[in-house]
Amino acid sequence: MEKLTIGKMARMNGVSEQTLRLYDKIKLLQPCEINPETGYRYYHIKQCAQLDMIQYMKALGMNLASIKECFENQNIDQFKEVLRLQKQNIHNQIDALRHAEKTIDRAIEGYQRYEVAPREEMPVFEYQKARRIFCYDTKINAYSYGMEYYEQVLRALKKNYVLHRFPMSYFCNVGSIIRHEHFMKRELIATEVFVFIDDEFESSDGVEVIPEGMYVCLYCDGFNREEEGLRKLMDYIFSHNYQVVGDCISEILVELPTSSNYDRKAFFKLQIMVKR
Amino acid sequence: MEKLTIGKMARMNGVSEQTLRLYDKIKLLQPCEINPETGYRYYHIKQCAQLDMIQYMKALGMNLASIKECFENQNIDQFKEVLRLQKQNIHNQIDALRHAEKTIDRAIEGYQRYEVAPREEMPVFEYQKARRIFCYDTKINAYSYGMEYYEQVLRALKKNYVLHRFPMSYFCNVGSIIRHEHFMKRELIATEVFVFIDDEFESSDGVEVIPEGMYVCLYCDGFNREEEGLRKLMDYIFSHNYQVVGDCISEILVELPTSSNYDRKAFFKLQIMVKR
DNA sequence: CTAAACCTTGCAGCAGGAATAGAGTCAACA
DNA sequence: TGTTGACTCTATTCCTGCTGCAAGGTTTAG
Repeated sequence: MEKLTIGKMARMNGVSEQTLRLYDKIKLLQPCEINPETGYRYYHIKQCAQLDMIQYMKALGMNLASIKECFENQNIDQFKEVLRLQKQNIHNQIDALRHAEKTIDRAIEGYQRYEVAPREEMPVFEYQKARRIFCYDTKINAYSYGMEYYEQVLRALKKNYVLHRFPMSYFCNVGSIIRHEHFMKRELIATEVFVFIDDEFESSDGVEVIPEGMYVCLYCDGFNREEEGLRKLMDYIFSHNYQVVGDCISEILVELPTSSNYDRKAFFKLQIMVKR
Repeated sequence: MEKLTIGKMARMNGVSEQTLRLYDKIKLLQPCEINPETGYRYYHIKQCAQLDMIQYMKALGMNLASIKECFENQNIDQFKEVLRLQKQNIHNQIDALRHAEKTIDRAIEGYQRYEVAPREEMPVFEYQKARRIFCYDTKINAYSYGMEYYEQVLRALKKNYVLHRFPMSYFCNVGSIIRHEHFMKRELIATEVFVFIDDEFESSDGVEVIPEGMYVCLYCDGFNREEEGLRKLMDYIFSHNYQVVGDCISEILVELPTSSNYDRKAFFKLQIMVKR
C-alpha cells in the first residue's frame, strides 16, 4: 500500500494541508516518513485513525494541547477524567449562552414594549409578575445631584455586582427604588439602585423580590423626563386615592448605544403597586 | 467633577487598563481628554455609560467591530437586527454544545459499558432501543483485506459523512453491517459501514434505523478478536436455532487514543436481533 | 519536454486581550 | 526640594487554531 502525500491525506479526511503541517509542527500527528531531501511528508493510511481521534476530541471541545497530552499519557482513567471535565466545561458554556439568550430576549422584549408604550406619559395599569433584583444602597440620592452622581451610584452598584459574580449581560436592565415612606411624602429620594436578575440566583444579601401585583405604570423617554414622570405618577396616585402598597420602582427598559455625546439615552418605566 | 485616569476608570468598571487602551486604539471608546505632553488619558465619568454598553454588548456575544458599528450607526432598527442575528447565533452555538455534550455522554456510557462488559466473549441477551445510523456502501469488503482496507472504507464513509454535514463528534461511534443473507450463509462480508447519529436528523439517503428488539450480543476487545467473535456469535445462534431477524451489526463501543503504534485500539459490540 | 498538480518553508493575519519592559509623571510626605 | 511609590505611557510579544500568500522545488501525466 502506497504512502499518502499530505494533499491526499488532507482530502481523505476533510482537513486542510496547513492543518496537517501544524499538527506535525506541534508533534500532535507526525507523518510516518519524511523524505530528507525534498522534505515531503508521507503518511500511512493507518494514521487516519489518529486523525479521526483528534477530530473527535476537537469536536468535544478539547484544545490541541489537551489532545496531545491524552495521546502521550495513554491512560484510560485520565481520558475519562478529561471527558468529565469537558462535560462540566460544556455545561458552563451552555449556561453562559443561555444567559446571553435570555438577555437578548429581554432586550428585544424591552424594545417591543418601548415601541408600543404610550408616548403621552399617562399612567396605565399593568399586572406584573414577581421579579428578582440585586439591590445596592449607595447612600447617595441619585436624584439630587444630576447625572454625574447617578453614574457614581451606578459604579458602586456595578462594583458590588461583579463582586457577586453576576453576568454583565444583565447590566442594561437597571433601576432605582424610591422607598414607600419617601414616595408617600412626595420626596424624590432614591439611594438604592438595582439590577434585574434571573430567578435561578439564590437569595443572598442584596437580592430582593419585587412582588407580583397590579401596578400603576408610567413610561417616559429620556432621563430628563424621569422626575416629571414621577411627579405625574404621584399626582395621579394621590388624586385618585389609590392605596400604595410597596416601593416605587424606576426601571430602565431600554438603553440605546450612543456615542455622539456622552449622555445616556434611556426609556423608563416608572411603577408602583396599588391595591384596588 | 474631576477627570478619571485610566486606572480609576478601569477599577470603577472592572476592566483592565490594557483593555481601555485597546478600546482607545480601535476608537471604540476614546478618553474625552488626552494630555498632549504626557499622553495621559482622562475619562469623564459619563463615559462609563458607553463602557457599560460595550460590556453589555460583549456579554451578548458581539465582537468589538460590531459594537463599534452599532455605536456609529446609532440606528435602533439595526441594533434590533443585530440582536436578532445574535440570538440565532447563540442558538446555533447552544445546539453545537448540546451535541458535544450528548457525545461526551455517549463516550462516558461507552466506557462504562466497556468496564462492565463480559470479558470472556460469551453471547448475552440485551434488549435494545431503535437507533439511527448514517450508512455508506463502499463496495469493498472490510473483512477480506485487513486494516488498511478497513481504513479506506472508513475514509469513504467519512467523506460522505462530512458531505452530509454531520458533526464530527459522532465519528467515534462507527460500525459495519453484515447483511442478513451473508450472515445466514456464515459469510464475513461487510461492505457497508455506518455512524450512529441522533434522532433529530431527518431521514435522507443513507439514513437507516436499526430496529428495537432483543439482540444477542458479544463483546470483544480489539480488532484481532472481531472475526473470532463473529464466528462465535454465528455458532451460538445456529446451534441454538434462534431465528435471526435482521442484519448483524458490529459496533465500535469505545476507541482509545493511541499513538505508540498506528493501530486502532477499539472495543467491539457484535449484535444481531433474534426472535424468541 | 512541458504543463499541471503538488509540495516545501516561512511569514502575516484574525480576536481580544495579557503580560512585559523601559521610561516618564504625579502626588504626598519629609 | 528631594524622594518615594503609585501610576501611566508606548511598544512589543504571546496566546489559539488555524487560513492565506509568496517564492521556489518536485512529481507525474501526456
